[in-house]
Amino acid sequence: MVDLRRDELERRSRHDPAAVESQLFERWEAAGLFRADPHSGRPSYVIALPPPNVTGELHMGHALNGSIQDSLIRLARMRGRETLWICGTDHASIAVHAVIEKQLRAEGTTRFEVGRDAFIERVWEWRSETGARIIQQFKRLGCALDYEHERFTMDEGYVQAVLEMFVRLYDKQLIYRDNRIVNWCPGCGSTVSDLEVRYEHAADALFEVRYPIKGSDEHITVATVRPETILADTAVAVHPDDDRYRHLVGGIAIVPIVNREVPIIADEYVKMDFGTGALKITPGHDPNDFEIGRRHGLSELSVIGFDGRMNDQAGEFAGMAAGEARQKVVDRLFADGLLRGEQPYEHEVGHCDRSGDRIEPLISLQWFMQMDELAAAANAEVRSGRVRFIPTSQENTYFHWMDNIRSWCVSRQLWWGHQIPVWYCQDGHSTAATSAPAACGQCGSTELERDPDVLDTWFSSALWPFATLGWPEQTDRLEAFYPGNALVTARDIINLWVARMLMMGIEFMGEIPFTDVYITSIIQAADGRRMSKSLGTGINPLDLIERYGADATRYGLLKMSSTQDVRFAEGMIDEGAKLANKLWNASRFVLLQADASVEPAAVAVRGEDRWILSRLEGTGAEVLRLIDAYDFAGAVKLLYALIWNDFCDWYVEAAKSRLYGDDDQARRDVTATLLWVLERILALAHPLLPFVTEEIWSFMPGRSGLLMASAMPEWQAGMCDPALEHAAQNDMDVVSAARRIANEGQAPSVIVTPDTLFRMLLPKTANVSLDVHAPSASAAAAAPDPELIRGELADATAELERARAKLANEGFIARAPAVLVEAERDKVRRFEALVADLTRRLEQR
RNA sequence: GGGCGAUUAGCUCAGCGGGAGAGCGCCCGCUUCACACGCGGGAGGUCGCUGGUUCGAUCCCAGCAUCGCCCACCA
Repeated sequence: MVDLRRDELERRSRHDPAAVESQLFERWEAAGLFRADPHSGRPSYVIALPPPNVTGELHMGHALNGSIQDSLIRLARMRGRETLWICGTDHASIAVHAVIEKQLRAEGTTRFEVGRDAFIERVWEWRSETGARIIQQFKRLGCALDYEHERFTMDEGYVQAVLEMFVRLYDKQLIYRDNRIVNWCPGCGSTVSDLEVRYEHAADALFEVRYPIKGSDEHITVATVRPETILADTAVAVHPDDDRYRHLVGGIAIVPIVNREVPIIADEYVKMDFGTGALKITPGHDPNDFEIGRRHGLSELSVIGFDGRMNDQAGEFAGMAAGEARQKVVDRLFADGLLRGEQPYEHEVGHCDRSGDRIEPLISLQWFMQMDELAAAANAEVRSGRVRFIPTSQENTYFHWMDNIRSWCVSRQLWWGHQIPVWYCQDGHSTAATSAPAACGQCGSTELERDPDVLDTWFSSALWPFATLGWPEQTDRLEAFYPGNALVTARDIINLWVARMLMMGIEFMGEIPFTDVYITSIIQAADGRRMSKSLGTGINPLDLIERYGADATRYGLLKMSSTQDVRFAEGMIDEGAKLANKLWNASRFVLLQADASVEPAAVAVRGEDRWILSRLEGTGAEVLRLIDAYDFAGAVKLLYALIWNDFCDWYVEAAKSRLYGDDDQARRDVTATLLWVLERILALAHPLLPFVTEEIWSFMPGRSGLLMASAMPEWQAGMCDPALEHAAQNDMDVVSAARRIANEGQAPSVIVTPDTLFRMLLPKTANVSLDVHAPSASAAAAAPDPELIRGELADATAELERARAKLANEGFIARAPAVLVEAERDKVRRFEALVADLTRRLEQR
């Protein structure tokens, strides 16, 4: 059995992720390691996965999030926490709705033709396919999610939670219905929230239009980019301090074309230095004008309908698209001699984030949520530091939004989503309830009709951290796993999602849902553009996993996640693949050297042993510190240096002289240390590179069980470091201590020294030799055949020459840790002795 | 308009007060018994620009330029 595994090790000279990763994942799953036990009594560590939309494939952002969260989760588990990573997907109301509507259009039909029930049924089919695919992709990445409790924001229990939340907020009068101006997307046929409006540059024209003054020959000239809304004007406004117009305030202006008499009002909103200083007020079609209108009690007229076309109120323009009407209105103004000027005007215009259509601000009867009290409570938690953003600078985004928060329009004229739990009777009374009420709460009428609208997707997302645990039921899981610890997401949904989870967590659970909000980088395409499917700049993480392996993909993504925007660099994934292979092969070497009777142990007999142990402990402590500080790029970089440079380049190479030497005890000692170091490296690397480490672990002699379930070792930074020890004993700093050791002429086996320290010590160590691969002295000496001796001698002489060439190269010596240079001196001496011995034997023959 | 961030080797990025670095790419040499996804050697940077602070600045401060992202109700 053991021999079979040796054979396997010898055979597999290359790490092949595709051949092992899926089996390893199955072993973790079979061992139940993704589950969390609410009754274990151990302190918990909980992260809720930002639920991906069931719109399609996993993208690079998900893969990055997944890599980060999985590292945190695995580390927490190894540290003994009861660890839960909440798993699930989001119904993504408007986004999925748009996908299905597009499909229907392609089939030559519409949702209205197929009907609500058939439409919803179709969405569920879509969701069962995509949802499963997305979860499968997380598995390929190695994510230790709690797959058994996968949730969906539209599953039965979740729907109840959403309705419960709505009704409670309704009862507190934080949710109310009102006729207000909203962002209307004609393409979606629905309202969208402020955060779903994207501003795009538009080259329009700014028109100056003369409004006659009643009872006067005067005119007042306003500037507008939307002449078609003139038809809905209900006032003209000027600044109260504007001397040019002061005499007109209180007068009546006559709206062109419709000849409506409207008041001239004074409002401080108007900028005196913009346009003409006079502003036409159209409460029905402009959010600012709406506010001004409400302040002054103006009537609210609408001339543009929900279809984006001019309505019956628009007279001769009725039926035209707004853009078409604009030109016609301008023509008419020109004909009437009321168009005073026109100039090119560039500005930002709101477009729907989903459909790309131009947003039409319209007055509409919608459900709103009062946000200011909720926001104040959430802000207090961030201001006090109980909730912290990493990096801190991202708090600006949060506060900027929260400090200026406005009511949230939560109703959407869509079918896919949580239908608003409000029933209306014939008299228009509203009754909110978590299930269909028998009668109107006010008049007792039994003829009730449910509000057809659904809720904004983010309404349900806001409850994710506790609705997934069973809320509003008081479940064991809710008790054990709320509040959670960290939230990992990108900054584009800080306000859409993070802020709202904080508010709802406080409101419904009385406690913040997490303390750490880690804002990840956003990975751009290699050319610097945004990575998106529509631009064709997206890269499927699954392709990377297939080509490089999951460890490599995770490594690369973590390494890229340093600044807030980073360009995708496939080279970093490749680096990860090479590191995994390097670790595999170094491990293979160590394991194949290992005698079954040798136990891993830190046997610090020589300088290089002390050196590697020190590097290991110091790096281990630092890597964990960096992960705890959410510096994954830094952690991965250090791990790379530890594995490749310290362990493989130096220690394994230095160990060879003992492994291939005559001294049996020395061989056993160094093997024990190699195993010890390897084992600890595997544990350290596991949260970051779970697959390859678990695979190697399965070959460790005398280690049963899974690495994933093993304990993370304690790390003792400073172990085996004479400089540190000296510094501690003599109460001095490390650099001074190291300098003193060197000055005293001792072997400067300085361990955790920075590079500068090595340089400082170089003059004392530059004249020594380096390790070379000496042939076994005993083997050569025992060889009776002169030809064999001649061959060995030739090899040995060549090696010696190479060694001397290296020694002549200062650059090479500068790169070698001083301690290793020093420690290898005697070895080279032995090597020279070997050449002399072989020469003598040859002469004797 | 406001906020955040970036500008360091051909490329992607670390470094952030005294030595300019990594990976990839490039050049030279190696089928050295863990690894050619490797080993050894090497070329290649006035650290965006201008000032300031400092004994000393890629690193701190100010301004400018270019790029990116987020937020934003001047018609």
